[in-house]
Amino acid sequence: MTISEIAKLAQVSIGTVDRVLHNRGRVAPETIKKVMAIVDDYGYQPNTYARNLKLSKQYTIGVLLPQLHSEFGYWNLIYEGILKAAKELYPLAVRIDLAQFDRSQQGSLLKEGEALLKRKVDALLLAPVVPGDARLLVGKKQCVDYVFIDSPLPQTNPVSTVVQNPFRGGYLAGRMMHLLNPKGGTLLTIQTYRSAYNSKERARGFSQYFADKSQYRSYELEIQANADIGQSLDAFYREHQDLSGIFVVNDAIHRIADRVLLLGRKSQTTMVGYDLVEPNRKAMLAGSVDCLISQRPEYQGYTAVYQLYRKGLLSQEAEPTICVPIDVILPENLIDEQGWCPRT
Amino acid sequence: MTISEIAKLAQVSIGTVDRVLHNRGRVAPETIKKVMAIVDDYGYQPNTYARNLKLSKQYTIGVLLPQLHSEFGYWNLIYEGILKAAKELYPLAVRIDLAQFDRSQQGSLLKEGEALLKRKVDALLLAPVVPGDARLLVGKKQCVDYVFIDSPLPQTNPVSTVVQNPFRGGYLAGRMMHLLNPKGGTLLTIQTYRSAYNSKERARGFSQYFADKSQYRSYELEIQANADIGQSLDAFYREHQDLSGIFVVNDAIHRIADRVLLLGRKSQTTMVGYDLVEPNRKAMLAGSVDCLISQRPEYQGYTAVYQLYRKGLLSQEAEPTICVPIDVILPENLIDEQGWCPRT
DNA sequence: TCTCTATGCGTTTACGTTAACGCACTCTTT
DNA sequence: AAAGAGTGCGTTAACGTAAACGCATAGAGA
Repeated sequence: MTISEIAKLAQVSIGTVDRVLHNRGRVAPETIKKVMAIVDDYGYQPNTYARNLKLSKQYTIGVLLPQLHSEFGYWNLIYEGILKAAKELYPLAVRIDLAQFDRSQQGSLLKEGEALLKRKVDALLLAPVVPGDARLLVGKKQCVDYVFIDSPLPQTNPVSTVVQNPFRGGYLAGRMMHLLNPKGGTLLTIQTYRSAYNSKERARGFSQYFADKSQYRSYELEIQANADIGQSLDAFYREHQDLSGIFVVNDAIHRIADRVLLLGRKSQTTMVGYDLVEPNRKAMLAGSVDCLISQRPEYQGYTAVYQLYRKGLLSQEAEPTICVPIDVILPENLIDEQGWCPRT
Repeated sequence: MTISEIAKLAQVSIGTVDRVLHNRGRVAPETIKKVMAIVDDYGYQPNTYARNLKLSKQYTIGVLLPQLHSEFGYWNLIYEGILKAAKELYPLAVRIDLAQFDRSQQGSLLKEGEALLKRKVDALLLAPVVPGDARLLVGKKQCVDYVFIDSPLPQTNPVSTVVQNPFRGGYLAGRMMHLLNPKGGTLLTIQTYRSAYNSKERARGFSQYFADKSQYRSYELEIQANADIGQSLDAFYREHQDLSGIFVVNDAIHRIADRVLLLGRKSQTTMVGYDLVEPNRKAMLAGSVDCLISQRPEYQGYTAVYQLYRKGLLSQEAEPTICVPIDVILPENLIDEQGWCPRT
């Protein structure tokens, strides 16, 4: 079905059909009915190639993430997925415009986001890790289509939200802790200030897992990013001689693991954490980290770009929520230089 | 850069540029040089939308899989991924043409494959589970681009191969068995006749994991598809009172698990198997299966379609091998009705 | 000398969609 | 009554590529 076939069937010109299809007015109501009947009957779908050729527009996706090299490269993993998608979609006129913000600074997200909008992006891909700022940004009336990545932002209207269920991630982390450290004892959950929502939910899931397991006692510790971890950790070990497992709710686990190693406590402590950033990979290879939960950051970035592309250039409807599977990473399935491929 | 800009720069017509670009001859060698210099200098990339509009061709991918409803729906999971990709790519003129073969019947793959080729598909997506047939098929000179899925086929030249490393999968299964059943004892690996390559590698990886663990003793059992599992299993239990774990190298684990349950042996036996087909999901929910390794069949199908699409319609080069991550599935991260999404 | 063929190259059409433009007509407003 | 605004609709020119077509010119064979 093409527009001219419809025109022929409806005995009008293609211009009229076009006006009907795009609600551009200046068409008699009766004609609209006639045309729409045919469109519906024959199930007309516009030809994507012809449409995009004619429009010949670049589709620029503004990407708004925390500093790529902050947080041990976590955001850079996301960005790698974004770049992979962008490379694949290059011939389809999709472009990326990156802006980075300082997540520790109120207003930085908003400022960079506004700058992006001024640069006339067609869509926005952002990590709403500063909820107040993000809400102001997407609330602006000149704001384009947007997707969220890494965490959701309730009471907004994104094209799609690409996230992992942090509660279930924490719960699974609990299960792995249980498997790796079946004897019981004291467990410590360590949070840092960051990404409040995800962190809290993970901690909640973890403690939920142990709620009915009386051989474990659970403690929580909040640590400032720059604080001296060693001292408070040492103090905790002295107070709780039976500390047998530490769960860190984010990618900072390798830093804790280093300390545990220095304090000579590794052999008594099972270490479970989050995210396969490079320092964590190294720590796992070195044996100071036992298990990681991955939220597939590359996949998140990759998928988010495709969602916007499908909405913007193919006019397909996006999935409102895409939940990333929760991966368990042990030394045995740690990706190596050859990736997951068979060794030849 | 467009073809007419090149023409202007080279002071020739667009027809000449086109002839150069497509090696259609009838161009003076000197002119060819002049045009190619400009093409290289400015890095001309044809406009995908214009090209495909002009060609206005349907790109049909022939899909050649074992009966979708054989093997407890495993192939249907793959097909679901294929359909998802096809749906997304529908506006980009990608179509699917499915053919199913009987993997237990020599020649069936070849026959169905030839029928597909006769139906003028532009590419082939196949599971080379009958290596002899598959080799004959892709060796035919009228054969189009093809990708393999599920298992590789050496000494052929596919656009891409989408697989999981079975050895490492088996190895990881070993690790999970070790975690879930740390006390040691007798382990049994069960194979059936199917998918020889994957099965054997998985069994090899599993036994490799336990190679240096003296508290375990490993046995292997080969079972015919239609054989009475119960009897041989019962016999094995009588002979090995300390049987503490069973690893089934494929999706048939729920059938073994049912038997174990019937024999009243579940409490002494940890069950590890493969693939999240529906009966296995049920078995895990019921507690008769403890751990599954997933090879992400939907993802395999989905990815394979995209590889062909990128090669055929975007002329991008495909990745020769795509290795699917090895997923660990425990009751705690078993996907439920809400998928992985937060419960609201 | 007169076809015939081959070569090099420009012209043109088509793909399907979009949207500007313009024509003919009607209804207001002054 | 003349000017202006609004309505319904057809026409047409792009967008960039692919490929058929056709026009010169040159050299070969009759």
